[in-house]
Amino acid sequence: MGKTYNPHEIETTWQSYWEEHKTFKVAEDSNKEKFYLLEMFPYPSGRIHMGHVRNYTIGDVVARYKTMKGCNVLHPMGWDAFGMPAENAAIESKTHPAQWTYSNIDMMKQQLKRMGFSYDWDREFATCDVQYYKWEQWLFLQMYERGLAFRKKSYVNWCDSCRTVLANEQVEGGLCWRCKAEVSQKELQQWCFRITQYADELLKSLDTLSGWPERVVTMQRNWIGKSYGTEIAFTIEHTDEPITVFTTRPDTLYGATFMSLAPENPLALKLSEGTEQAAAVRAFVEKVLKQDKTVRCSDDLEKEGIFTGAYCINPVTGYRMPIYVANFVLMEYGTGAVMAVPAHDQRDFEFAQKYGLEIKVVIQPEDSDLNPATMTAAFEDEGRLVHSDQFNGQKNTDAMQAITAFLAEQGLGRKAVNFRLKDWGISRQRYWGAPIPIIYCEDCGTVPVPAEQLPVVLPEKISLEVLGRSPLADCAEFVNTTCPTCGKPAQRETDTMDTFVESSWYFARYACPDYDKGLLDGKRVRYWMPVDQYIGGIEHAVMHLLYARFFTKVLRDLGLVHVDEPFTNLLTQGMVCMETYQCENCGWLYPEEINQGNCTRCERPVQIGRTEKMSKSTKNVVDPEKLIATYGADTARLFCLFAAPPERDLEWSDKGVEGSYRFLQRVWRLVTEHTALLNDAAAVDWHGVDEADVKALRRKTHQTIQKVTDDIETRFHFNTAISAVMELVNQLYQFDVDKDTSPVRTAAFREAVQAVLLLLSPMVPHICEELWHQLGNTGTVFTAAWPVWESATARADEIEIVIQVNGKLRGKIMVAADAPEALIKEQALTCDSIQQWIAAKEIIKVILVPGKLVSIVVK
RNA sequence: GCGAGAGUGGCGGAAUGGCAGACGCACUGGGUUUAGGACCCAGCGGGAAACCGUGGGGGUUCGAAUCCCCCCUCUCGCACCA
Repeated sequence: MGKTYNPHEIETTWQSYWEEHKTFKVAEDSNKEKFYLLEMFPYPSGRIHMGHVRNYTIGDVVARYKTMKGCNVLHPMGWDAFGMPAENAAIESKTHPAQWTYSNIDMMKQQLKRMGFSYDWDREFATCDVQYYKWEQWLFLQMYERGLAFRKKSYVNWCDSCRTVLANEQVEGGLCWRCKAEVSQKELQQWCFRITQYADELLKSLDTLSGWPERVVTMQRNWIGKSYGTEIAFTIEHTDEPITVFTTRPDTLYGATFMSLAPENPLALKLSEGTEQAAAVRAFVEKVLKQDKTVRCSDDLEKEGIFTGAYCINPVTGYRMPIYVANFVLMEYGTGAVMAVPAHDQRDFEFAQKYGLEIKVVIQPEDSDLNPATMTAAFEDEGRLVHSDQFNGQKNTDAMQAITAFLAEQGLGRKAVNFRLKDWGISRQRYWGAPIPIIYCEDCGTVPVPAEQLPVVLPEKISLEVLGRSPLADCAEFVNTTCPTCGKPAQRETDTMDTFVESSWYFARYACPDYDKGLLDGKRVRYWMPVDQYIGGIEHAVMHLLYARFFTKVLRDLGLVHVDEPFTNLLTQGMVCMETYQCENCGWLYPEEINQGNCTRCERPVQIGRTEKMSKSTKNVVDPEKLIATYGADTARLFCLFAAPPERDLEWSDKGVEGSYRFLQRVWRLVTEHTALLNDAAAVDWHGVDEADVKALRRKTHQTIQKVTDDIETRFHFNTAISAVMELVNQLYQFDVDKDTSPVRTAAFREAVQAVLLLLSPMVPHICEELWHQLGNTGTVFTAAWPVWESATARADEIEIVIQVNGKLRGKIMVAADAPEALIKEQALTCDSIQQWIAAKEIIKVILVPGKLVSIVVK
């Protein structure tokens, strides 16, 4: 009898072994196929949560599997360490963000090590390390030189709770992505990255990302939002100044009867200046700008506007179009001005009705006749042009081209594309981030910090009392400097960079984290990049994943990387959730304790709670620490892999965890109760072995190897891989290994047990490592070769063939695996169990699906 | 509103044109045990049966959870995009 399964002892033993032997350290090796596996690095919030456990377990399985398959696997880990939680926590607990961050890193690193992940810890870095952000500042300067980093004043998203600016990608439904507070618009000077310069390429090369989930590609495509249309200039009456609009419907130009401006459009105030409208327009604009994004963009917000007092002229009809300011016009899309065609745009229609503006039909449907006086809604479908001079009678889809061409000829407009994507505002008015390396000099203006003066180090002594400006602004030693150009006193930029900047290039830095001569070591980067498999949450579909793609293209154009795209394959794993049920009598229940809405214990109806994402904000959180303390890391890993396929949400179940633990004990006993016998097993010649149960076991072993390999390699379906191994283990329990002392019997048993350990080792490495060694193997299971299946052994001699009559299952026969088609058909037709179904009937067709079934069609 | 994905036992989930419900959880019975737990074995969609069953309805096919059309529900993303 072997000793009992003690996960803690085994796990700490092997974790120390791996650490001492630097088992997971990698270096470039041109003789091996490289494989770069990366999971999205964590923010050091304090402790790891179940989402981390799941994400990193999935990654670890792939890393270990690829290593066993002979690849040179890069599997690094680090910390996305700048950011506001550190600053907020520091203010609250009167510590320093750096101290808070680094102590969290220590804590979480211990937790990750306790999970037994196969990271090359020698490559670890935190993005708040000076050596890291120094190169980021250097990159900023390169981008500044090329016009990719620039400063501009504009309306930006402002989160009053975080007291900082947010990029468009960081506003979710009008709320701050981080704190869920309402976002308002504020006019600010800030630094931007010209991501729009790469808009076309970012869109086009989405097509090359065949290893990405379609969902993410679509989200990015929509986010970039390229639309084709026409730019048209309308001259403002009594001036030479034009208002330019972007429209995707140039075919409706003859029906444009007024102009709508976004409240943010500077023309709004300018045009009304000096008119009797001025005060009213100003009041309206102020009212709209004060509204937060949720209110302003809500569905049921009434369309409102105000006349500016000015007119512009429709270039093709000469119509005198009143210029309005309208609350539904967006400054950030197109030009912030819209030509309004009430007959053919529902919003304009409603607006025109409200303010008594003319509705002019210029497109008629084929089957009816629109009358502006009786229309109840805009007509937005296809039709033929009317009231449109030489374009009358054309199909509107053709007229789009024709009118655009006409405008171009007359110098009144041109073909244009418009992107929804906006430049990335990166200034953040907070302390805990990478300083922007810019100096402002009264004489020389904006001066970049010379590269040799980098890094611009964050000052340590700082007051973090935040008042809507960067705390750095109140730190005299930081702000006051001398101009690098003229040497006179000058001031530093005090905003810091968005933390998404750090995560936009960290993946490349892992190739050469120690490199001190530049941002990246070309040689090593060339070996490791791109990331072959990236794994992380879907929540980064347009933020991080878009920025990282942008940076990769910038780095490429700077000659620093050789790839166009950073991540060849992307796996987006689902969230960890917990469904909550409550019985008034028995308290909290698990899903398996409920039968048709009733509590299985007391039969009373239960209250069903929401399925909630496990996060700090909900109370029903499972702490991985406790899970490990109770069952060990292997059980935690196994449960995460077994309960659901990776891309789906994982529903937590305490009972499911127990089941995982039970399976590991079952594996443990299988080996430890037969150690002596297993160690006696010798290599045998399998030729001529014909004991049925031995053959069956070997068949199952090889079938399992094939199934598990396929599930991991092509689909990441670890749940079905595990269930396949469970089946093999069940069969091993049924196998009577002590029936006789035949060497073939023990050899088949050992072969199967070894397969179990090898196949499970990427998923539950500790227990497999321990048992692997108890079987007398040396070295680590991590570097043992992945087992190979023999198709001849996996193939059955006899197979079951299902017989269908008119599509219904009517019988089954056993046939030799290599039986000829005609014989199988004949056996099917003569088989007793189906006679009653085919007798006295005309057989029309007999279909054979090799290895599966015979389908008989009768009449 | 637009786009994407999903809907299968009491529960998590298998099966992607070929035996629906693998594997696990829960449950039931048996074995073992002084007893309980643990463990081992068996059963486990509905129905007495014929049969009926993969959100609902239609279609293609010898054969549909799987493919096509319509509808319903849920989740996610975008959303006054001119």
